[in-house]
Amino acid sequence: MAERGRPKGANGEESRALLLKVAANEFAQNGYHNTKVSSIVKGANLSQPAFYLYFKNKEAIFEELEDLFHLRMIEFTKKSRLEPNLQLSTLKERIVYGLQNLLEYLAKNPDLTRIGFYISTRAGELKKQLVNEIKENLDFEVSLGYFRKDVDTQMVAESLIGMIERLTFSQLLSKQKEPAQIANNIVNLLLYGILETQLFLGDKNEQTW
Amino acid sequence: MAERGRPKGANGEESRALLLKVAANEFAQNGYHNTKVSSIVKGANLSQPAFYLYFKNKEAIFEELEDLFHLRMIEFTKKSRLEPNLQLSTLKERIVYGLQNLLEYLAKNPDLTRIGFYISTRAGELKKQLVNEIKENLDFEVSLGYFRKDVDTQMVAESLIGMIERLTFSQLLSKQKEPAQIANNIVNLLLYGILETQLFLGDKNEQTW
Amino acid sequence: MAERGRPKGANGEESRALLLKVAANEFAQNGYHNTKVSSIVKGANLSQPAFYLYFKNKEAIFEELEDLFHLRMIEFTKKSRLEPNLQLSTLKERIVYGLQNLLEYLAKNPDLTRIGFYISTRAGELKKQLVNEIKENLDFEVSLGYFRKDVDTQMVAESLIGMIERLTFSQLLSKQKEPAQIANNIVNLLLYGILETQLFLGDKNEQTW
Amino acid sequence: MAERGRPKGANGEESRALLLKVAANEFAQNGYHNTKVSSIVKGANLSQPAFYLYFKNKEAIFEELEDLFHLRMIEFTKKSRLEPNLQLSTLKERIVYGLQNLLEYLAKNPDLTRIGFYISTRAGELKKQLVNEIKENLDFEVSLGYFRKDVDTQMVAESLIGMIERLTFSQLLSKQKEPAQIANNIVNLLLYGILETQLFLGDKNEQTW
DNA sequence: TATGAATGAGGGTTCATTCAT
DNA sequence: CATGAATGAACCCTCATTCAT
Repeated sequence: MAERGRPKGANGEESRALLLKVAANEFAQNGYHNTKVSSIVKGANLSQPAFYLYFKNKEAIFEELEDLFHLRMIEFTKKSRLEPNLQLSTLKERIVYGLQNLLEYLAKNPDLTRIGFYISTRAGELKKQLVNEIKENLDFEVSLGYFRKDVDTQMVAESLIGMIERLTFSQLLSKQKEPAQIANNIVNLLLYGILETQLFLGDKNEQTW
Repeated sequence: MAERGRPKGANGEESRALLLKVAANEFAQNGYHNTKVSSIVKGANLSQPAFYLYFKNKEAIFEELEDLFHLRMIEFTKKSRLEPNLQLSTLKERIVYGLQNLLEYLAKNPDLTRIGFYISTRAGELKKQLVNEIKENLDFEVSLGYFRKDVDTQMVAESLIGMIERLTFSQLLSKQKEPAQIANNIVNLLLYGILETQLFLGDKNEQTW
Repeated sequence: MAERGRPKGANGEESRALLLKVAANEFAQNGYHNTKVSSIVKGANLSQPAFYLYFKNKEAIFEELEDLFHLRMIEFTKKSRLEPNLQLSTLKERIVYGLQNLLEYLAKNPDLTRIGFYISTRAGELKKQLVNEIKENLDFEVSLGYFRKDVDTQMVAESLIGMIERLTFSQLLSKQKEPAQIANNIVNLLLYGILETQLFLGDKNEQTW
Repeated sequence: MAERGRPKGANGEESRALLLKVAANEFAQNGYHNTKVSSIVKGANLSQPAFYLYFKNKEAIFEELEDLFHLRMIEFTKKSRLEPNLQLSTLKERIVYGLQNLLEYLAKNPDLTRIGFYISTRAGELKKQLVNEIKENLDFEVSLGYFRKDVDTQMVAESLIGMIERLTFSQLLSKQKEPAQIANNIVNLLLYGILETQLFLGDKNEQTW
């Protein structure tokens, strides 16, 4: 075992990882400015100078957490692009699947999620990137005939991110709903809308996006 | 003009209002902690003690801004409940109208918006209230036969707030789109979804929310 | 009447007197540093600049109160010197009388008393003066044969002041005892001591001051 | 010496003790409000933040000094209760002894004394406690037959504290008299009073406390 | 790898006092 | 006689960061 006979934290990697974990929690709970280096090290049972052994400064540890989340999010988004020749039934399934995967990651990493989506100053930048990625996916998918050609894919992408963000905090992180449920709800809403079908059928020709 | 030749603070109300305005801008730009009382008063051409003539402390001025936004948002939400006996055409128009009004307020008050939606620690609380209000509206509107009975109104309300929030920052405040456009887009997405109609018609019976 | 039809405080003397009264109370209650000019004027229903119409600054109003007390104390002390050819019975009565007068003044002016005895930085100086005055009285009175020649009049004077000061706060201002009672007690103690007479009689020759 | 060549604060306990010492001096000299944390740390050759390493705030260091004095005073008072079966000669000796001990402590700790007796807002409270303690002692001692049964022990206790307080400042701390002298004087005054014996003998039956 | 001790820099707040009317 | 509005000057305190060991 790593800690056999060693003074506490004698393994640098462990101390570093611990600091990251504690920091993530503190940042997520209290925000950047209300998280003090002193409280991070206290949570990790280390002294303040030890902190600077592993991180250049407070900003650096925060950025490391930001980046971690950032990269994962981009990955998930890239993997969500739909393949050609899907049936409608599998289509929806496929979309839900990608979204559910993402939400499961978020649910498993609530601190990172809060940091990356809410607290980071670069949250806006991240969301913009995700939106771009999704928009490109959508454009491609529209060209595959999955979605209407008259939708503004940019707007849809933004909307999707907005929904994910909101539902993540209100339903997912608060454990009110499961990833699967949320994914399903989002997809249904996005695909079909909420209009009463009767009305819809009578009106369908009039809409212009 | 009233203040021509007047010593800079001869009218207390003006000084107060100016401080509020400058503070809103600073908070919106730099967040709560990076906004210093010293920079607020500098922006208002006043000395630091003058600040404390009008506000108990830094927190108080921030809360005043929060509350301002808070109240307006609740108002807008309450006014958006749909009346009975609307035609489909007017129905959509009516929804867009309410949303557009809201977005126009946000566009005219970008600082307040950024504070109330992003920066305030109470942003989460506000959004929760808005969601509740909207959910109740939706429940009522579903009972009027406007929307499908099988939608989870809570989720729709959350989604709507998420979309508004996101589009406000990425499209509205950055002046990439007009309130009217954004309102239209949101409503279309929400009412009809994005699914290619062909597919939809063939599939409509299978969906389960 | 002074205030008939006049705007509040239109009479400068009244405003001044009111400020003094309020200030005395605040200083007595809270000390010098915890008494703010702002709270004095608030108590007198005046504005801050008005304060400076009547007093050079915060120190000045405090000194005025100090001086008032100072002068009265000196007066009382001077008047307490005993006349020659008193009988023992009248002697004690006479001493009690002077002391009681003083205590009655203190009881009637609790704020001033607290300020002059406790709060004033010049309290030490005042007490020293009182002690000197009393010591001279005692020297004279010893020469009249009223008191033992072997007493250290300086020490007795100091002791007397200490007793007065202490009993004033603990018994007089807290209204636990009347001036007359306190005066009597002090005088008895000072004149006769507390030793059990039996012991005293057997021992009287041994004492050396 | 332990600190030769050592960086100035290598030993935290030393820094803390130094701060306490300097603070005691400053508080005693200038009072609470006129003592700035900045001047305390300057006197200890430390930076301001170092102060907060050892004390929660300015109030805390002051309270620590208050408490120190408080406890010692209570101790001395408790130890001064007279044992049964003392001869008159030893009785007086014994009283003087207790008092002298106390005064010697005060003389050796002039700063603490000034703080605890004069400057502390809790000085009144402390004196009240001391008085109570002494009164109980006196009641007991009266029951042992040492003192007259007709004395008001409360008043005597108050008087004793007043005398001690006064003589401490005017004679002891200013080094005009030694603890022994002062103790003797107080005890003589308290036991025998100052009345000329001739008069006293002729009058003794008339007095009523 | 680790820390006890210390600090530079800066921020929020208060208060006595004054200006202009 | 009176004040609404404003400020200079300080002071307490916090925090990220570093030195010396």
